[in-house]
Amino acid sequence: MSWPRVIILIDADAFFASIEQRDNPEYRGKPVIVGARPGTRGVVATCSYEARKFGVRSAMPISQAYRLCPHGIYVGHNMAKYQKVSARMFDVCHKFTPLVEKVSIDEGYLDITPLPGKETARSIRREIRESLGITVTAGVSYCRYLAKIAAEESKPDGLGVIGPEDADAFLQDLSVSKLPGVGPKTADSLTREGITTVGHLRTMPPAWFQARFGKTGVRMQQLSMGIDNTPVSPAQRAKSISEEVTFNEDQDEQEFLLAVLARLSQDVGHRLRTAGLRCRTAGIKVRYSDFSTLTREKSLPVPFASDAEIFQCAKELFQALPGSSRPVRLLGVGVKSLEPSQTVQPMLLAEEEKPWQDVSRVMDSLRIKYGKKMISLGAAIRKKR
DNA sequence: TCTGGGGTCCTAGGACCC
DNA sequence: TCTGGGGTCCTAGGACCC
Repeated sequence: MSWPRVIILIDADAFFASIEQRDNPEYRGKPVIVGARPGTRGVVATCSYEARKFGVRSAMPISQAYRLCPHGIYVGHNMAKYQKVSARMFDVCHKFTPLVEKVSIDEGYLDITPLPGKETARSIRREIRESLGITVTAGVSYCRYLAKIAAEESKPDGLGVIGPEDADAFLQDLSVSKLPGVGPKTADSLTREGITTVGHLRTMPPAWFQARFGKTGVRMQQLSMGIDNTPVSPAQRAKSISEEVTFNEDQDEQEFLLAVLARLSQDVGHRLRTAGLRCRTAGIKVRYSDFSTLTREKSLPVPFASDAEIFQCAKELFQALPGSSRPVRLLGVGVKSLEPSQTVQPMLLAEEEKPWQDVSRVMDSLRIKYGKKMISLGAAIRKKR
């Protein structure tokens, strides 16, 4: 059987933890947990395979990780460093094809058609290991999701191949929860109908998929049959930008919460402008002590990008919420409906926005030069109690 | 024992328009 | 007595992914 396409998924093994082990020889062979500090409300970002032996996993609350592995080495993350390693990893990928799609800091798809999959993957793995000192696992297949699953089955430091002739047999006993788009809720719902394997799933009639899961169902059926025509498409523009923070203790003081919204608005605004974008919609996210979460958003007729305007929206939305004294666990600010800033004609800008544009521009240059704590909106500054 | 932060996509109802 | 129909925008929430 021929390969319609040759797709490789490259996935770095325990990325952040491996980099820390590479840079700190005393960490090697030991359980390293990268993420929040124990005693905080954070979670594990990544942990070394040594830590996984104790049951520690990504996204696990750090308090739970600490209970499972109290003698582990807990380190805060150094994103700037990881970004640099990531960039070099993708540089290696680009030597083999321009069709590289980065899906996260440590993972990307390559369409290397018509090169030989296994040999190419082997070369990429070797080059990354030799030049960066970290290992990656590769999955090779004729479509994206099977390349992904092939890699998952081969971690760590492995190379998995699923050819067109292997797909049917491979999918027969595969758990439905391994299919992309089938998360805990969907898997539960399928299990309640007695469907746990892809082999069983694909005996269901097309109308059932559509009726049961809508658009997602149609995709699910395709995947169950080994069909995935999603192309590997390099660099797409961001559709939203957001920042959020979880407090170590719930907060109910309005002045403090508004100051946090101002700070988040500035951080979002700064990212928006440095990306050369404007937005038409700004919103907030509020999570209360009981973990219930609200989102509110607001669209304006004219695109905007200043910190002050983003904050103005955030503040209005926040103050319009019911139950203003409920203790808050998390606050977030985000923007969407993004467009390049040069497409907006200056004449269309509201008169009152122009001064804010200048203020934002000056603030951005100061922040780039001296760091983000250098300057901020008055509303973001609050005296320590 | 609790549950981060940054995203994407889908759904669904109401407004509004032709 | 019966209340169109389709398209798009806006908003809120939820599932999912890394």
